[in-house]
Amino acid sequence: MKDKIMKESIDLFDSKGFSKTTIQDIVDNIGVTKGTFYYYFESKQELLRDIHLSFIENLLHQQEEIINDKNLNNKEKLYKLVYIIISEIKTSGKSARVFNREIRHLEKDHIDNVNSKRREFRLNFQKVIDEGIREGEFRNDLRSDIVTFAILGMVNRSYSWYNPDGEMSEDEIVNLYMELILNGLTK
Amino acid sequence: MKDKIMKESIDLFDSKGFSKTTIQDIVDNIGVTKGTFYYYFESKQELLRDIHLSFIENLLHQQEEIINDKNLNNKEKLYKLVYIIISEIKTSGKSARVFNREIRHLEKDHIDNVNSKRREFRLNFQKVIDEGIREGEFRNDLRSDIVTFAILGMVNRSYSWYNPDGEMSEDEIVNLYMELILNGLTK
Amino acid sequence: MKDKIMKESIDLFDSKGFSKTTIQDIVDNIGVTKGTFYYYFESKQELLRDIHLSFIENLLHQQEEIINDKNLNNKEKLYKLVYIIISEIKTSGKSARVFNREIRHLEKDHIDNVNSKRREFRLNFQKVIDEGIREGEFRNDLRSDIVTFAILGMVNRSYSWYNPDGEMSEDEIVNLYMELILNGLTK
Amino acid sequence: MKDKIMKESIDLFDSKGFSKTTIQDIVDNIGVTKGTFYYYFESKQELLRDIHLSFIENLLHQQEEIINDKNLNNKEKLYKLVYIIISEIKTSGKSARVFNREIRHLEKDHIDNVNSKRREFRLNFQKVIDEGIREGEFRNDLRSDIVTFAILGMVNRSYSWYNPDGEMSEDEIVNLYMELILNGLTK
DNA sequence: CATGAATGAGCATTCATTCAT
DNA sequence: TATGAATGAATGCTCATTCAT
Repeated sequence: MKDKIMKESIDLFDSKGFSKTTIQDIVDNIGVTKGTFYYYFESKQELLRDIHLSFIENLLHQQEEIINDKNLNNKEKLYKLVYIIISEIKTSGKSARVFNREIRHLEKDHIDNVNSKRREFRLNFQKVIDEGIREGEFRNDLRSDIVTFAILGMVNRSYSWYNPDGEMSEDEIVNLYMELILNGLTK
Repeated sequence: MKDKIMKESIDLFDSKGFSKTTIQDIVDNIGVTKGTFYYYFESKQELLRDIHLSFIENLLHQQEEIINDKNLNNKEKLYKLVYIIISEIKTSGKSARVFNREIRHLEKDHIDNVNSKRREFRLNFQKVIDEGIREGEFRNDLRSDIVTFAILGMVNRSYSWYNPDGEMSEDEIVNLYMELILNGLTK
Repeated sequence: MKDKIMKESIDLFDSKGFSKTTIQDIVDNIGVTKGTFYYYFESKQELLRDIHLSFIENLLHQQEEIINDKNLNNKEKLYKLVYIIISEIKTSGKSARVFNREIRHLEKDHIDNVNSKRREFRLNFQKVIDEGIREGEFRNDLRSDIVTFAILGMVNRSYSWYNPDGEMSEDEIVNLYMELILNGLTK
Repeated sequence: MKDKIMKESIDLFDSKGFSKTTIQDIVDNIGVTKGTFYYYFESKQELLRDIHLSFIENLLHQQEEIINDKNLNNKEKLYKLVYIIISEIKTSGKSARVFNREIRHLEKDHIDNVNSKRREFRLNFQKVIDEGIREGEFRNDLRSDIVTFAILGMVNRSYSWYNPDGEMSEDEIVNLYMELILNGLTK
């Protein structure tokens, strides 16, 4: 039931937004009553936090595997890090959109854990950049923190326009991003 | 008074978010009453739309000047297009954040004009990329529409972390972005 | 201007009802501003009272002429009394509807005069019935007060269905009413 | 609780009128909170519609029994049809007043069903008149639709002056009405 | 005469949350 | 586990009215 509620909530948060979605909406779509919701969640905030945590924790697990893979150089790691974001958008577009859009509606008491994991996700990214600079794979004249913000901004934002059922496959998207990131636009 | 209300609203939408900001909050901070608000705006939605329109129209005007400047090649134009976004974040960070975050709270009846102008803004960007490809300034093996989404995602997102009072100037940011966009990360 | 306001108000009260009609509606339709309204009327209540007074006073004047006409017997007077009501509905249907419908929205401070004139109107009617009974024109086994209520209920209510542009003329309506009132339905 | 709310609302709509009665008034008089009201009714409009429906449906049921009674001729039916209106005013005067006065406050989305039933009520009335004409009980030189409007106007309007605790019983009222309707005022 | 800005009290409605059963 | 009735605080919005100009 808890999963059912989360799944339905993601659907509704995606289509109507967090603040326009009522607990009533959620339970109506499942066919239960509000009491049931409050048996599984203490509050709407807790639900939103759980959705965020579940999403970011999944990403972190995938990240870890890549980062710890000794067979990959940093360019390859970077490729794979980008890949998991796009892949997640493809397979769980709704979750990805909720994750990216509704973060602001998480309030004080429920945001700490989420924020620290988002931060961790970003720093993992940056670590690969730093490592690549040290290894001579990447140029060393650009601040890695800003580069990380730049790449994440670019890639994450795909949730807003990328249509998995459209003409571009996830591979094509990732390849284009990597070309741009690694070699730039100049002819 | 209308301007005063808009200014105060932007402040509050930035700090508390659109849905958590009440009309009462807004007028209390100005020292007038709710009636006054509704004398100048028909609804909270209209206010949000006006904020969006005012922001995007300003950007469009700046874009036009750059695009029509015959003395600039496309690399230079691209540079300047990126610059106005960062510059706007620096001088009107609150507006920029509201513009980027609260778009989802604009509902059916008030979104049309805003959406078409946002689209126009993006297509102007793409036009420069296309032109640069045609002129041989940019490589021709990357889809310009996706490249545009990529660059805009990267640059726009700066609102979320760029602190104008911090150690990096807007020039430095833009230069870093342009290096990455034009030449890439590879050593 | 005062007349213009009253005329427009009657239109709006007729179509939207008193409580749903705002002062703004009224002045918008005339092309002036609210200040103008309050220059001519102290309040919405006063406006409503003036509309009522003007309507009932007009009826009372017509009544008087008939009642004082020494050439008419009481059947003829009754006929004419009914006639003026229908005639008023025909020529000033909107006023008649407002007069009959919105009386309840007249509050304490503005109702006295109106009520006493409505009462006078009814009692004038009853006087003719009484006189007719005394003169032997009408049967004497029916209470004249209730008969008056009955006739007035029947005739006044015409405002709700009588369409002056329809197939029945006012004469035909009045004749039918008088037949019913005087001779009844029995074959 | 729903019944309690309806009952209290009828009281208040009768004494203060629909538009002057607030939801707060209603719930205060019952000793619950506004939330409770909206648990049972979607809107003030829905409440008003339910009040109307409940009143008219009750009348329709009573009508049906009379109309289908094969032991009654049309004069007798007419008598009984008038009787139920007066009887309803006597036992449920408040409902009757609300029903007759506040119909105009029912708006578009909530009026359809009510209007069609009011119409049905009137047409049932007319059917008896028509039948009586065909059977030779009533004269055939008066339009039955107008006669119906006339009788209903006369009888319904009793809500505005008939005091059930006064000197006249409902039988006396109905008898007077029937005398007038059937035999007229002429001596 | 007329305007337009401002008021303030009020109102219907919403909705997350509680809790006895 | 789940329900359904009830809460209460909040919220966007309305509108008759005032008043300085």
